[in-house]
Amino acid sequence: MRIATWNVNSIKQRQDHAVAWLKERQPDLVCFQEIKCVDEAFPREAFEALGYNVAVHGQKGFNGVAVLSRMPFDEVTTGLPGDEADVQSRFIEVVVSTPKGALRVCGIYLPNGNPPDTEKYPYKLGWMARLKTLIAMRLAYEEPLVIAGDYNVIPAPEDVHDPALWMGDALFLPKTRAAFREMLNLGLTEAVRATTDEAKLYTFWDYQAGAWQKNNGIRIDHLLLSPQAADRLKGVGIDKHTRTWEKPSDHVPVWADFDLGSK
DNA sequence: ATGACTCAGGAACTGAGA
Repeated sequence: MRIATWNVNSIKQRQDHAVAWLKERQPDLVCFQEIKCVDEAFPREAFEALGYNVAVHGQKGFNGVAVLSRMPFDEVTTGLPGDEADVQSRFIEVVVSTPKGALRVCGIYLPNGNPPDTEKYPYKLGWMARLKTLIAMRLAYEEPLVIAGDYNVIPAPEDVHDPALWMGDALFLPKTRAAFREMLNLGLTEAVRATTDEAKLYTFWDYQAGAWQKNNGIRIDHLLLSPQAADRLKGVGIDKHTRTWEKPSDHVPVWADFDLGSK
């Protein structure tokens, strides 16, 4: 069972890349972020033609998340609970059936939070607190659970090319990293760090200033696993090569394999 | 170096991204 996440930075701009990557990597389930379109505009047919079921939670202009799954959806819910006034489309949760039972996946696009001296940063921290509350509830189910997406969190200094340069950034501030640790401390395992201590593993390179050419990247796209998922983790990958494609997303896919039947 | 790039919206630019 292969589960992936990719911030595509507009699904309309990246449809061909998405199709090419799906054919190549063959994930069973993938979470997309920043689809940047309303539900009706999502090119679902292109993915249904590849055998995927499609669940979309979009909005006009920016944000937006979606899940593609080879398994039919037993449940789909959208929107992160805890703030009725939050209209940004950043959360989708699905349940599918595997040969070894139910699998729950949350696809998230966590707020950026910059600049930190504006209302954007408290929104980010509030969103993280709400996510923590949701995760705590879901962990009580004691089932395989994967929370995958663009966290906009650099967990540690080895996950950024120049930590000093990012010290005051909303992605790397102590409060941001503390809130991320709080989620891990509920009992979650971060898939990449469960399998390697290697530094300079990045998932995002800015379009500007030759960041890709200089390998000035950051690692902000993560898969967090419940104990029941972590105990079945078989491997992890970062598809860095997609960043070399023409007109790429600034993020690359991250995926993890689980012993949940099939693949 | 206050830059650099790419997207959506909507018709010249701004806001957002990270």
